[in-house]
Amino acid sequence: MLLESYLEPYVREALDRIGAGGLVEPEFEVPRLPEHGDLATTVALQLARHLRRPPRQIAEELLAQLRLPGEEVTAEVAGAGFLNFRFSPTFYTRMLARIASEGDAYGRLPLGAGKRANVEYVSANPTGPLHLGHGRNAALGDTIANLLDWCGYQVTREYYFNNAGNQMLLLGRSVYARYRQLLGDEYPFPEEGYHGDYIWDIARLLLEQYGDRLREETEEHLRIARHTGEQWCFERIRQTLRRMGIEHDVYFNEDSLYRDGKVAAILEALRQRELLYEKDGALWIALSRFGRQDRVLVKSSGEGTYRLPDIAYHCDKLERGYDLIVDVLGADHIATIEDVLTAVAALGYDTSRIKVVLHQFVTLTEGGQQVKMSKRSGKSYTLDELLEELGPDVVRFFFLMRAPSTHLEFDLELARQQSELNPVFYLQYAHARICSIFRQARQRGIAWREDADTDCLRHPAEQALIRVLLRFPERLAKAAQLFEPQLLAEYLREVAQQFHAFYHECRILGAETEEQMHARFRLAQVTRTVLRNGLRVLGISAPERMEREPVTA
RNA sequence: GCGCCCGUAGCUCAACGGACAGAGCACCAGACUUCGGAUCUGGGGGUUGCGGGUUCGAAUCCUGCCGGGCGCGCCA
Repeated sequence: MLLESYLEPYVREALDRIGAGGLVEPEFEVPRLPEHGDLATTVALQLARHLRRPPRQIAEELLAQLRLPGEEVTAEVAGAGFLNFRFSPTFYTRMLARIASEGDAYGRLPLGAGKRANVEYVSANPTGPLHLGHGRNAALGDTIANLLDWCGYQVTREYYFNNAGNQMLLLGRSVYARYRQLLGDEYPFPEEGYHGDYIWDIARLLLEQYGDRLREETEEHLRIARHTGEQWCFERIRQTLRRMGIEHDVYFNEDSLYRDGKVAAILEALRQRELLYEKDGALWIALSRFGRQDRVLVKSSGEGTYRLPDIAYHCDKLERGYDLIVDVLGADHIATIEDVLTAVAALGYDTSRIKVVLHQFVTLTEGGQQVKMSKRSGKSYTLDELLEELGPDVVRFFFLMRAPSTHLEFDLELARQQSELNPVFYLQYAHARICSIFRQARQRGIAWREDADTDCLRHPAEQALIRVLLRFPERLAKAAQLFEPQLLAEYLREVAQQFHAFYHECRILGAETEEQMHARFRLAQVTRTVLRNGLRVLGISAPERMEREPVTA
């Protein structure tokens, strides 16, 4: 971003000079091969269409009209008509000094300054513990929120839940059944009830608090069972999320949409637009008018289907004035969210402010075999079990490693490795290593200078590292714009890689001159900042030292 | 049957429509008596599922097949 914005005006100027201004937007890319320079533009190739002339010829003309300042950057024509730019080593060392002066704020961007964003994620109903899919959703949503925060947005993290529907009634009945069974009664377990062991835990809690006073099956006693179950599940969910470093700002209760009359208002608005009709005693929404299927909004029993409050919820979020609304949802919501957004748009709202991030499912594997059940509990893996076994850093990183749109294979065996195989440690190790160098320096009584001249950093490894560090803001912005955290994870791997390579090539404490040592300190410091900031966005700790687990061979 | 996602090295995955399709793991061969070897350097490995199309250029866009996943309820 820094480098692109530096070159852009010059390229624009050259385009004007050859009479091609406004025909194409100058865009840049980082060539794969180093021989192709540091940055390249394909404007000439794109212009070939408009000007009906060979691209290479256009590139030559552009080059002739390019008025680059001084010798810090050079350009050449290559290949089919690429314009390749190369920055001088001095240019890079100066840029390093510039980003070093930004300190811990390096990477923060003003893209969303003054704007408000709402990110909704997890949103599991309080009927039981969180599972793997929730974990991916949680890690994604939280990281997207972090990304937007770093881009300058004022971010609200929101959790939408329903504690009023059938699911909750079933939870209450399941708990009550277990409670009665604990009392020794022959009490039937509800069909399709929740079979998890945690229901027993809640029942025991009920027994502790109420003794046998709930024995008589009444509405009130069932309500108590349900309420206790809800409280317990919600507390457990929040605890699990806290272990992952997640805390929401707003817990939005679906039921409040009914209480506040928002659902009724939506129905009225839909009716006015003649989008509702009755059939078989139910109230339908005519989505077929927008190329979709009609759906029931109010059942013949008088209850709303989940789509109804969902529509009201999205309208409510829009009315709260957010510039950007992000829904993080599992792949099973693909069809329904489209319905909801279609309805919201039909009501005249600007749904372009709503971005839906759909993520595919997670499969747990071990040694290439799919794992369905936890060995310990015999039930399907809960997020808690995963966190306990692997720790939050590994869990978050694995959930963030892949693009949301792809199926995620979570390799338990690899995740358990406390070794070089585990990609998380590769990043954390680079950070710990830098911290270790600074510890060493302190021990040896070396105080490094904040203002050291960086001009001597001419080694290829040093230059390569600087080049990577300069890309941080751009890569962060891209991850935020596309809602794809794995881009940042991949970038950090590149940073760590370049640093490790530099570390092997160039000694810091054993540098040839004082000047060189201090310059390398600055380089290491910026690297540490980038790693720390990047890991923070991913919600992963940046340890100052790492203890290797005792080898158990 | 319809909708969405995916198909790239032995495995897991990258690659704003750009130049010779790249990483990690696995496999093979190497590297500091000095800053942490959880590191680094090198090597072999590919008809990008298959066929058409769009264009200066396609793993990427369109289209038809094949294969896998997920949805398609007056459940959420």
